[in-house]
Amino acid sequence: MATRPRKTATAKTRAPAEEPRKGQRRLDAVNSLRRKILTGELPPGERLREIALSEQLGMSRTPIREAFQTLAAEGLVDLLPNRSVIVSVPDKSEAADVFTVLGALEGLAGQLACRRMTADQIEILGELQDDLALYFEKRDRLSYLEANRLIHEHIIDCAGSTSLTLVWRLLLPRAERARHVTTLDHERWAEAYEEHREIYAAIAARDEVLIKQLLEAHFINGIESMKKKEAENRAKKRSEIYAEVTR
Amino acid sequence: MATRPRKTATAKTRAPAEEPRKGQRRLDAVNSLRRKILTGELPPGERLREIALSEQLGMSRTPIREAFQTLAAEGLVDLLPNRSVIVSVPDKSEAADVFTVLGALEGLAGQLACRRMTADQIEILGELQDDLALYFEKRDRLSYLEANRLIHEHIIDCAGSTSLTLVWRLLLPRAERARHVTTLDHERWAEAYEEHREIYAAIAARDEVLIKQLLEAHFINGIESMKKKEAENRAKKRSEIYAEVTR
DNA sequence: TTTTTCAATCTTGCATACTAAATTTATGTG
DNA sequence: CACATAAATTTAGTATGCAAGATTGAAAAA
Repeated sequence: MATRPRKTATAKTRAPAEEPRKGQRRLDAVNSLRRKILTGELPPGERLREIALSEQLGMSRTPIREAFQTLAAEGLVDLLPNRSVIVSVPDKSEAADVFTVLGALEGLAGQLACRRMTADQIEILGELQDDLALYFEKRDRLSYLEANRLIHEHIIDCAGSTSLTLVWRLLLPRAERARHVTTLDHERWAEAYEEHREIYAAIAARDEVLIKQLLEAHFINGIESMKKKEAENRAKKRSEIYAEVTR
Repeated sequence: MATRPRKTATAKTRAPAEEPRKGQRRLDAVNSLRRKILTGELPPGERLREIALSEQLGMSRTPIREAFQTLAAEGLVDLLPNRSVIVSVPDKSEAADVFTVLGALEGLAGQLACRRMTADQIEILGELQDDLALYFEKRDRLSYLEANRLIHEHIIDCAGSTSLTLVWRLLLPRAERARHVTTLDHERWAEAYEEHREIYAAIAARDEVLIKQLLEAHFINGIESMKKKEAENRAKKRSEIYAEVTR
């Protein structure tokens, strides 16, 4: 909600949760459970028993139950009355689904950002874009993805819309879970990087029509790439089964 | 004090129908608090003291604290560590803000619905549209608004996107709070009704380009009308002050 | 054997108890 | 009187206790 008045670049987006708070076990529970769900350590359909979790996380059931409410709002777990909370089962098309919505949201964000972002914010975006370039050159995939996330977060930030930020943040965990399935191949990586260069250029020029097109296309292209990859995997699996049978 | 009361002894004496609701006090708390916030009974900035609320709602602090997590996800309250939960203060531009985001979401929803909705779903939309027409003719504003909400909900439904449904539902309470400020004048009402006729025609024809334009415009027009109204109110207030001074 | 019943057990939902942090009030100091 | 400081009070955060609903599994019936 607070639009940052100073150029606190990337640090601010990561800093607040870093130190080990003694209080706020509820937040520990939220973060811990969310991570476990996103990494698949807690697989879809898993029953989350409060007592077991409380022993595992070293706290009582109370903060865990409160964490469940947050995770339920994010759509990561389902709450059934008098029954154990379960990790929600992502639809098989969830990845495409969540990226489609994110595309629409970021398209709007880009549009708003073009109208509202300050010179400082454009400068920060430039720095983030430089980071992205660096990591792409070095083929540092993990750092690249982190820089990528920061850029998208920054654009949302620059849009200066409370509601947009609210729903974007809510959707992010689902996107992370969806992304977990996807493996970026180099072809798509290069393509996406090129798209990011165009996105930066458009936003720096405050071309709100172009930025919307570019951002929406950025996500659609990602989805298409995922689908292609998926089709390839299915084909590969089929041929493996065939090889097995005819061996 | 008996620690082990018999189960069956007094059970018959209570009529099952008159019991308000035994389980799920948490949901009662969520609904009750949300309604109070939306109606302004709990004004923005109000401190929500757990003990006071628990007495007021006839339950302990536990379900209320759990409800806070849900309301926080909806952006209706802010959680500050070791400090009272407060009703979030809507930005003065929150109404425009939330409708802007809803416009983008429903634009996408319309697009997806054009591709995916079944003949049955189109038929239902037609019935809802008929209701809307009826209430418009009768100038029944409250029923009209309800029918209006059902139509938008149905379109979201027809899009068949889990993520879209998730974020749309999350945003609804904020939209309701924003709408609380707005008073639909007759000019805008007629205009909006006409837009709904076009929206229905476009979706029935599965024209996904048109439907997106119409839905986005529908929200933008609503925002413009709100802004105009607001400007008028400000002008009126100014002239009242002037009248006061010169009296 | 398979199916049904029912009681023992487990798990959730809520209330209450306790601890620690924040706020308020009282007190001291210049 | 203004201001700082400490004690008292209030309030949030967490743990624990208990009853009601769900689950399980063994015995009884088919």
